[in-house]
Amino acid sequence: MTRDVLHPDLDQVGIAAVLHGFADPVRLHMVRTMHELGECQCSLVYAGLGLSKSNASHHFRALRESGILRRTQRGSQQYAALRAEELEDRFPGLLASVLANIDAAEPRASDPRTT
Amino acid sequence: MTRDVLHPDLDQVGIAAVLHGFADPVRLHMVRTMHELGECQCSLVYAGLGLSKSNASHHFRALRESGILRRTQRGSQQYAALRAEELEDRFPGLLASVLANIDAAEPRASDPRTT
DNA sequence: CGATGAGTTCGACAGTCATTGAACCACTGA
DNA sequence: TCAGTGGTTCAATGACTGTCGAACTCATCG
Repeated sequence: MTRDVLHPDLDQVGIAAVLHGFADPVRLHMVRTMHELGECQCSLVYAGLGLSKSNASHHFRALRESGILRRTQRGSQQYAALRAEELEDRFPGLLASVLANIDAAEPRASDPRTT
Repeated sequence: MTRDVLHPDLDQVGIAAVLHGFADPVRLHMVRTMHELGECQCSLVYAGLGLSKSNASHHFRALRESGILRRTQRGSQQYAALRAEELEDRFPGLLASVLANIDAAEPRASDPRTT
């Protein structure tokens, strides 16, 4: 299609692959950011996380290829958005529980302010 | 404690680590098996999956160190059990959604026999 | 004691992954 | 047309991972 950017059919993606997509702190941050912002420009995501462009591109691809997000080109920029509904359809509850728990992501339970 | 088998406090485990623990087809199989069997002897798990002992031991350790299961020694055998309640406590919904979707694990949607 | 069964550990090997920096490409705006 | 911006690709590197087989530990049973 547009270039070689392929967005796999979620039916072709196993849960192991999706979990692998999520199983990285950087990508979890990206996921959270995109969940908060909705569809947004890629640079917004990685600029806010202090990622190098190439590294960000790498992780965007990982997320895309594991079916977690969709990229679209608008004008000269790339936009990215979680494939939330499709994921919910294929793996019910998974994205929700990941999103719900990202905030508990870091081993910070010794933090007393967790009220 | 017993040997150097450490079972991390789940509060010290980030969601990325847990997701990483789950993000492997072999380990997902093990998780499913243990979910079905409840606490069970390790050999039951890996014998049923055709894993070599050393490989199984490797994955058991991965699961244990990411807080997904607990091992106990009874007599001369090792038993393993999911830390289901603790996980639910720390990452609500996560284990449930993983378990619920393991059956959709393999990219087999194009399989016509899925009736 | 010796043998057996259950599991762990070790060394090795191949494959994957995250990260970086530089080069590159495509589009926009002057 | 030239410069700048947004993003991708490439090559390289170090780290980690999954798998295997062989050696090892440790408790139990004869």
